[in-house]
Amino acid sequence: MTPRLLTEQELAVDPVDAVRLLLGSVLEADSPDGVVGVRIVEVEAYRGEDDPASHCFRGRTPRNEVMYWSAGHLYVYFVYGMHFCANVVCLGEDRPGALLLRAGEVVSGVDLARSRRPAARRDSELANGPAKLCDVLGVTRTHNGSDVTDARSSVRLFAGDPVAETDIRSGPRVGIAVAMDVPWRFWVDGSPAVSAYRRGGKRPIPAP
DNA sequence: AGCTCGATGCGCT
DNA sequence: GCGCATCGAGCTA
Repeated sequence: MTPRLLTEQELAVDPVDAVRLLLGSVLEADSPDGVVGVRIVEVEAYRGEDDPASHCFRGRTPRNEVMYWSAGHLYVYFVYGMHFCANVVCLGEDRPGALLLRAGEVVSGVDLARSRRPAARRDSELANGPAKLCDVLGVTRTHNGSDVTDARSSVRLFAGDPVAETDIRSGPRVGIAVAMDVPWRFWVDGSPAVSAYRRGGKRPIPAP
């Protein structure tokens, strides 16, 4: 069985519906040093301009431009002055939506991945967070706008064995202070590479 | 195993 | 200016 790329058509759906396609899929990235592949085990849905947690909530800007492109493009953004996070664009067009790739298991190029993340004490910690995932793959701002459905692209997304519905769990998104009522973080139950869940909001609000 | 904090760039008010 | 879709070191147990 030869791996096949996911298609724009498959991804051009509501991000919540695309979760079952993304969980279990394999993102592969080339570099001069070699190839690393990661099996996605955790994602978060961001649902366009109606979602207060989405980068598109206040409309189109140079930064979120790629989220308005067609499905299958990679939206990479820079956070906290030192990290990158990657999203796969869904829907596209007038209703920008995306799935943030939050965690995965390294399935190829493990040695290269280890060299890129020496802090990881176990292989399951190589990509157990959105910025770590970008680190092991070598994904940076230069990959913003890449088409992961194109075999010629340096970053490609392959269909994986479907994860059983009963193995998909959901909960509130991480690091978000709004829309806590929607459980749009999804993960593969039992994967050791699911990111650490940080409970409780931020620090307690000081009394007036 | 859990929390706190600092590092650091940049998009937006 | 403020506040992040974060990570890792350093601490308390």
